Amino acid sequence: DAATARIAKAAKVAHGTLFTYFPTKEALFNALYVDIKEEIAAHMLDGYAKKETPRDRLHHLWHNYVAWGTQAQAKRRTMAQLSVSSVVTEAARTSASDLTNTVGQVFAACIDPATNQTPAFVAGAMTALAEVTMGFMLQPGADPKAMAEMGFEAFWRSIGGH
Amino acid sequence: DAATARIAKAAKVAHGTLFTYFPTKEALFNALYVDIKEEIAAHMLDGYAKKETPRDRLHHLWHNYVAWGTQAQAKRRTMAQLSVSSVVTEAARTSASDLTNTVGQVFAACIDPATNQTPAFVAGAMTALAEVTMGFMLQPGADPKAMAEMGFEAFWRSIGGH
Amino acid sequence: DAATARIAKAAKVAHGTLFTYFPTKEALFNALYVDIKEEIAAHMLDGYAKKETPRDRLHHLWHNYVAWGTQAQAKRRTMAQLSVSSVVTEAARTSASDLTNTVGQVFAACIDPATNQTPAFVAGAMTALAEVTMGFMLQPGADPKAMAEMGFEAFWRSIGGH
Amino acid sequence: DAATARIAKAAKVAHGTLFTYFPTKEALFNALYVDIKEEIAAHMLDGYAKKETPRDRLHHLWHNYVAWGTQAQAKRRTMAQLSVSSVVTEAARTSASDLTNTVGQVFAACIDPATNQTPAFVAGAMTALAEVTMGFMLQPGADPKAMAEMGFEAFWRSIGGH
DNA sequence: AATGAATGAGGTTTCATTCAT
DNA sequence: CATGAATGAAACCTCATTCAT
Repeated sequence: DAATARIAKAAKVAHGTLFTYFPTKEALFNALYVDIKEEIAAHMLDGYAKKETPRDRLHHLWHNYVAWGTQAQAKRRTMAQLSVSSVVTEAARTSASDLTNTVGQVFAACIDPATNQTPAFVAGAMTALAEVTMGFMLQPGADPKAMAEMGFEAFWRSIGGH
Repeated sequence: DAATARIAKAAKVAHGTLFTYFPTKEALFNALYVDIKEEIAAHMLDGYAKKETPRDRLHHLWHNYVAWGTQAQAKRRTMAQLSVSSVVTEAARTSASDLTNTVGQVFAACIDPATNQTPAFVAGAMTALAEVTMGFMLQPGADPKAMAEMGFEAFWRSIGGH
Repeated sequence: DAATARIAKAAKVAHGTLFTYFPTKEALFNALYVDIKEEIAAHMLDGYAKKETPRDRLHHLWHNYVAWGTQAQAKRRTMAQLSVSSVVTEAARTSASDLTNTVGQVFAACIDPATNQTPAFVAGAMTALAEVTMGFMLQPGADPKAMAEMGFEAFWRSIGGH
Repeated sequence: DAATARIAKAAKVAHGTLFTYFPTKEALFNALYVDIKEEIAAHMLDGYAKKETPRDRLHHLWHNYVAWGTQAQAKRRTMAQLSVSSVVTEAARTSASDLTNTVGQVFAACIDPATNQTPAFVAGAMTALAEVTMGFMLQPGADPKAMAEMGFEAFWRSIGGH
């Protein structure tokens, strides 16, 4: 349900204008993917202070992430679909910026060597577990705060934290 | 990239024949979703024996799952896209069969009460972590067996196992 | 909205069975056209007695016709569509039976020579005016009996009756 | 026999262009219905002068109508089919313009109170009788002028004229 | 004779993209 | 650079007809 005509309307520009900024729809989607990725990284780092313990640091990232995801549901859904879509290129997927690099460094610094996990795996695990957690946070009758905390504990344990 | 015409061709039936079995493309996708879900449950339970320890049981399910997923990559990809698609109805998502129920019971029986996790969360966490794990298993140069094992350990810890 | 599959279902026969009775859909429609034409003629003549005056005779035909048409609305609608359709052949349109011939003879016998009208024209005029009349008879709030009578008077005058 | 592809071809526009002007085929048919209705009203009123007697006025409308109908046979046929079609909405059927209103006023002004006929009935009767008349006018060997005149006399009598 | 699954041509509609303004 | 009408390929779906049973 993402015809370029509707995208243009939502963006309040003329249909044709889209194509002066993005040569094709695929290019637009790739740009959108990178954009949301940045937005997520920015949100995760918001209010971040280095001095905290590893657990506190990841706790910070986790909560900022699920806070963003449960509020910006449309974007979260878009990201979920783009992530499994074939239109997003490898280049977009591996694109890095200062923000995403910083997030990666936090993961790298918090790894428990005993688990043999890589920063990339930790990042993937966090995104995946957060996604599952958000699904349950948003269910009617759920206690979002408790769910978020429970999800974090699962993530924290999964990467070897005690 | 799933035009009904191409689906029909791949299924070696005439285009119109598709619509004698499924009233709409959406119905076909829902049926496919339920079908793959069944297939996954069947693969997970293959060779399963009750007497094992909880860890052994989940280990069995996990390894059967990633074995299926790394071999049936097209189906795995299809499932990933269907899972985030809006065409799959709530009814299809919550559809249950003997096989899927059995899998759910295994999860329920292996839960650590201290984590407050539900069987549904455990199932979701396993699928999510397995998905991430499979991504790394399939990367060129990776050691799939070691990755699978590492992923399982992460999952096992995430649900409170020691 | 008349797919052969739906026609067969309504007739409570298998879809394919239709084509053992009618070689094509067009043939079926032509047969239906002739059939309804017969049915109309039969209804018009029902209770008909020769001895009446010309006006009484036409009055009889008219009222029997609008009685049929206002009750069998689906058939009336079907006939209206078939009449302007290109699938009904000239042969079907000019097909004659004992019943339709008898109706034609009544018209012929009631013609006012001063008007130069032919029996065919009188028949057409009656059908046309009756159709208009039935439309008004069926409008909510209408007095069907009075409308039918008013319509007959119009028809009777149109063919030169006093 | 009115596929949108053929309509577009006849209109010398691309197939898709049709749908920038009309959201659906039904909308196109409704617009066409209203358009032809207008055209008929315009033709009927062409050369119309108020001062004439009621009979002269109706004579004018009648002859202009059958003149249009016997020349624009395709449109006439289209109108006949649209009139009995279920795709034409009530809104389109009851749509009114200055032209159609004017025609209605002429009918209203020519009504014989003794007949209890309404302007709508008179309009319907005229259209119906004119349709029948045109059928005979166009038959091979017919004298169109005489038929048109004979038809008008029938109509004129039907509404109570002497 | 009756059946209904299978067929594929053809129907309507959507949509990414172009281009004259 | 911005616009939006025009385009036609391609999408989904319908349906009259066939034919093996």
